[in-house]
Amino acid sequence: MSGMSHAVLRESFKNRIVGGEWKPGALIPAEEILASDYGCSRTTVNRALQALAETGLIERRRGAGTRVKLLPVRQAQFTISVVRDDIEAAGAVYGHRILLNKKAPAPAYVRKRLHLSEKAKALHILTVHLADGRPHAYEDRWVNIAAAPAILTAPLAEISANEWLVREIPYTSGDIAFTAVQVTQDVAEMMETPAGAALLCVDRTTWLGKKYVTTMKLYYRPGYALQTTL
Amino acid sequence: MSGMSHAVLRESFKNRIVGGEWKPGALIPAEEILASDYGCSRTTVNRALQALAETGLIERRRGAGTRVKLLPVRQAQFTISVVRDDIEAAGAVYGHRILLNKKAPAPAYVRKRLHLSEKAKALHILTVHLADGRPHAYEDRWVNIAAAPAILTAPLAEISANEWLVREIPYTSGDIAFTAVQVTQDVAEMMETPAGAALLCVDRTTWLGKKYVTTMKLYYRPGYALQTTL
DNA sequence: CAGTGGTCTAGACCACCAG
DNA sequence: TGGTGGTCTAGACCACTGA
Repeated sequence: MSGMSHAVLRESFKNRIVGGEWKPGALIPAEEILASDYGCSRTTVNRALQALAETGLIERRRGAGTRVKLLPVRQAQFTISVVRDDIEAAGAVYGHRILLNKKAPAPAYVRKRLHLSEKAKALHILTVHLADGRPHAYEDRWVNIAAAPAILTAPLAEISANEWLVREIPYTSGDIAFTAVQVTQDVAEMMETPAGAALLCVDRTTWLGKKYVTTMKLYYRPGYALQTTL
Repeated sequence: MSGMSHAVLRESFKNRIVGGEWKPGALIPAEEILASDYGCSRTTVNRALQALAETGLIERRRGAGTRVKLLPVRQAQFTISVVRDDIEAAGAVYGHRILLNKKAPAPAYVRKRLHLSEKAKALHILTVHLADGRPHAYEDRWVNIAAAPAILTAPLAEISANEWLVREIPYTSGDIAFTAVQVTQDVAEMMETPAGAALLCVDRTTWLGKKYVTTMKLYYRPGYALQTTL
């Protein structure tokens, strides 16, 4: 075969679904049958069907066969990058300004997320990320010093905390949430936006195993859109 | 073997990366070597490594080997469901109210997205989605009548346009974008929110092949968050 | 029970990359 | 040129489903 046949099969199957030949809820022929229809091995058919199942187009159950999903489940996938990459990918020059960098008693929501004790202090860092010198995002971050002690001596003027942490502690797990918030007066000034503007906010907490490293809220400039294709 | 060995391998590889044994940028042993190390076939190792490559943890190149990514690429994945499912999954009772449902000349941005001619009309539908009787989301939708003529006779009082379209024309492709917007006066009234509130907006266009079916803006109630785990 | 998908294996061929 | 990952194959065993 051509060496790309699992991709070819996937396309063909998808077309038979989209084209209405295999209707929602209907059973798809068994792997063995498809294999002989297409003149390839069952392994190849299996691979193509598993890929379609991952995208939510079909549903497979051992013993019960493969069905076209009644309501396809759409998965929107976004690539979360470092802010600098995001800006540079748009062809702008990156810069950042640190507004605050000091140890302070962590507020309740931070203590909860980072699993800190009542009176624990954490490193509070406020940063404005700039694209071509203009504010692009405002970052409000708390770092668990115990989980990343080297942050205290990191050269944050040269490399943003965001990026430093990704480099220093890669391969973390994390929670992420997208919300819309109305800027507060002080953030509006930093971001040079009208008071009351609506900003897209990314709220993220990351950990490595049992070490809860950092939690952050990132407010994007007005009009920023997170886009993808389904 | 246990019958789950590709998942076991994947975990093991991930741990060796997270644990620092395989450092960022470093070359990972070749598939054949790993296969003999773990006492399994190369096919199984290949499957585990391909899965890790998809998650962005490693990078593989024919001829050049497999490396741990210097900066792991994080993929945030959201499941896009019908509004009703969203509400019912949260344990609330779904309802909806149609505010408008009529043919009208499409504005420029709609004509562009649906590939309509200058003077084309399209169906304009405004809906408020309710959770336990309270506004949950406001939907501003335009439907290309040529692409879905049956919409004109759809029982929209019983089934929302959102859901009707998904049922009638499943398996479409689409664009989707998330932004934050400040509510306008009229939307604020419909949503029973204070004027000027920030809302999370989902802006979506869907098509099937060359038939551009519909475009929609969905404004969620204040405080709504789109969440996932990385 | 027969049929289904999930998985693993051993072997093979190829495209690609580096030295 | 030798080693790498990408892919396909044929065969096998198993867990699960439904009649």
